[in-house]
Amino acid sequence: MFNWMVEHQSDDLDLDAIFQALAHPIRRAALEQVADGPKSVSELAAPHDVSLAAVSKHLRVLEDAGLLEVEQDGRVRRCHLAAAPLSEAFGWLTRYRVFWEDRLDALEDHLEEDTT
Amino acid sequence: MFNWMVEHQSDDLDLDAIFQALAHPIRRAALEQVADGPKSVSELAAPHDVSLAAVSKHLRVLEDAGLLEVEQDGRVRRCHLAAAPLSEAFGWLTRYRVFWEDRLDALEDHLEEDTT
DNA sequence: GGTATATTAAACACTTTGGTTAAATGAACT
DNA sequence: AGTTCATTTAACCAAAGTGTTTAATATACC
Repeated sequence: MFNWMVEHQSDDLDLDAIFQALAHPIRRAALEQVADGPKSVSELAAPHDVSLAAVSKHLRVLEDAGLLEVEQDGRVRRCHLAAAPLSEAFGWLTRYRVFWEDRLDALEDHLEEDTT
Repeated sequence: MFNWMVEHQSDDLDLDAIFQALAHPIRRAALEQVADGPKSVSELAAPHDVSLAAVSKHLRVLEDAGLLEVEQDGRVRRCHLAAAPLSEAFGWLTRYRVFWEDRLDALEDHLEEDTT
């Protein structure tokens, strides 16, 4: 438990893939889109000004990082969010909490307002 | 305030650079090292099995992402952590909080134990 | 069966990344 | 002034990333 708070063993590969996956706007957008509910590849591609094939590749990157789960539904692929790996990234960032403590505190207050 | 919680305007470039910077183990290690106090380039390079020039480039990536601040001190460059941009990444990830809520709650409990 | 639709695969071009070694810069020491 | 130390720059290379266009594949519809 909290193995991502403990000294880094070899979550390194995961973190590499996760952060790498997050480092492209189309991929972050795709995550935001599926956070709103499952989406087909075409739906995910629609807002972006690149080819369908390009988006397909981005989705593969997300899938490989474990952030996207894909379910075949007829000829459509339903993509849904698998956010668990994000908590690893979140956990890594939390190490640096102390360096922006005030900001984070404000965030938590804000979230509490939202969720209570 | 909370402009990283609001609809994305053009933090995109920042987030690209920040997540990209975090996507390499040497760079994450460097951040961990400077979190412990300022370090020279040589000190940061020491634990890693690559050339000094390679580490120098990694540090440049961190600097460009705003995660590292460098101060010239004689012939030594003192690198210290500038974690503020990490809070942007943190904030982006927080959008997905709901998808791993239980884990995050456990984390917060853990942190409270630590900091009180 | 034949055709449209959804998606991926293949082949290609181009850029970026991450590494190397060797030379350059610039401060510090004697 | 000359040398040593800390670091970056330059030139180079292989591999990975991001995009394209044109197949191919597989399901759905008539």
